[in-house]
Amino acid sequence: MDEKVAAKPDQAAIASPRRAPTQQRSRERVERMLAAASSLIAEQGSDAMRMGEVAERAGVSIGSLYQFFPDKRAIVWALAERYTAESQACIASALKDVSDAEALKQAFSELVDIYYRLFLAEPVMRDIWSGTQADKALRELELADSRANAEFLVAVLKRLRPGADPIALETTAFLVWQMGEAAVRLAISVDREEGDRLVAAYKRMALRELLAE
Amino acid sequence: MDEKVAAKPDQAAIASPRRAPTQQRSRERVERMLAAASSLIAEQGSDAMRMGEVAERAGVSIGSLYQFFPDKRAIVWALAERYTAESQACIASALKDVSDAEALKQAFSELVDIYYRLFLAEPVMRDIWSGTQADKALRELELADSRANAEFLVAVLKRLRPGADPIALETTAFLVWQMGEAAVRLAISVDREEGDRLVAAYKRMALRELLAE
DNA sequence: TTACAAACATGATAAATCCTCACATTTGCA
DNA sequence: TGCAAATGTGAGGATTTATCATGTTTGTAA
Repeated sequence: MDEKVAAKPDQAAIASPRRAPTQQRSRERVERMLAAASSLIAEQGSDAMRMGEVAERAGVSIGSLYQFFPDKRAIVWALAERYTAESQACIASALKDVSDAEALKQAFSELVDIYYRLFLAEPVMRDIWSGTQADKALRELELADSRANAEFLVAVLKRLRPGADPIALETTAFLVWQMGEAAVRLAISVDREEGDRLVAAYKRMALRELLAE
Repeated sequence: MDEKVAAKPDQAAIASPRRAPTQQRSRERVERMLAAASSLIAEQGSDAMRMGEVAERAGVSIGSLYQFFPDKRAIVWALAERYTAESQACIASALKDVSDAEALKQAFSELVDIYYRLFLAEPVMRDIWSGTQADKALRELELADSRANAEFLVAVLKRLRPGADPIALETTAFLVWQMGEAAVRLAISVDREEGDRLVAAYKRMALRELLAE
């Protein structure tokens, strides 16, 4: 009854907990592990994070860490998943009632600002999504997240432009969303002033596209 | 006359050869090392590339590898630098004589296609620029490259829109360029059909912005 | 030609990490 | 109360990067 990594040791794709904590005690310990990892990532980056340090800071043994996480990346992945869940909820509610161009401008602009500020303030998010491209599991999580977010945008666009080709809307929304992530990542990697300009330029560009036709 | 890694052992940023090969023999060996690394990256990705394998495939000892490259990332960096040098030359010549909107449309579209095809065909490029965000030296190289490419675009825009604010043009060009890299990276990570749609959508979006006002 | 310094080459091995595993302890429940 | 399942532990196996003392080759000046 041992759910090993199964058939293909393909690496990279699967990153779910090796074993779900069922007892109260262990659930708390897993929380401590994630908190420890989070603080270490904030301080040094996930690459420099050492499993030994995570265990020590969480007050557990190395073995316990591996009881619940199959490997190091799984810890980062677990943190990433929480962020995506939170942000999806936020985005969904922000776009829920948008039904005209002006409201879209408003809501979109606010969402971008929130995202930008979040990245400026949260070293953990910054670090996690940096590694996105290199780690297959993370890349897939981000793509799935981006598609989900794009769907919210598609719903709005369908209301604003009922006649438009659904596939085109889908493509536009997905692209705009990914561009936004790229724009914010770029913005935080240059100085603040230029970053602000880049984010503003992105907003204009994206809205022009979203409201086009 | 020995350009060591110098002053700050800050890590990450500097990745120049530990020692420049001066003799013919060693220059050839360094080429073999880079070729070996390149083929290994194509096969397995730079993360899975092992220094021992590089040495073996290049027909040199581990020690020789470290004679010319301070660490593993320096090898990847060296390959990346070659690509940027090549592509910059290509871009410069493509944009050199553009002086009206129609020509810009043409040249820009072609450049994006070239870039897209290159990424589809070259696993090494794909892999190298994937790690971009995680590796400080690579990120800086890419930013510098992107700025340089944006400059070519700025030169064109200044011709097309002489009255425009230079800083705004700079921002637009830089953003458009980075969006392009993001768009292509996104396009190659989904199926071909959707990728084509995304690249086409990016072109429209970028050109709309470049020719706006 | 010879001698010598600088460039180059080598690979055993130090050092750093990730992760496993055999065994100990705690918990929930029949 | 007793037992199976869940949980906890940390020494050590395995892998990999990078170093360094030592040996070899090359260019060159006398």
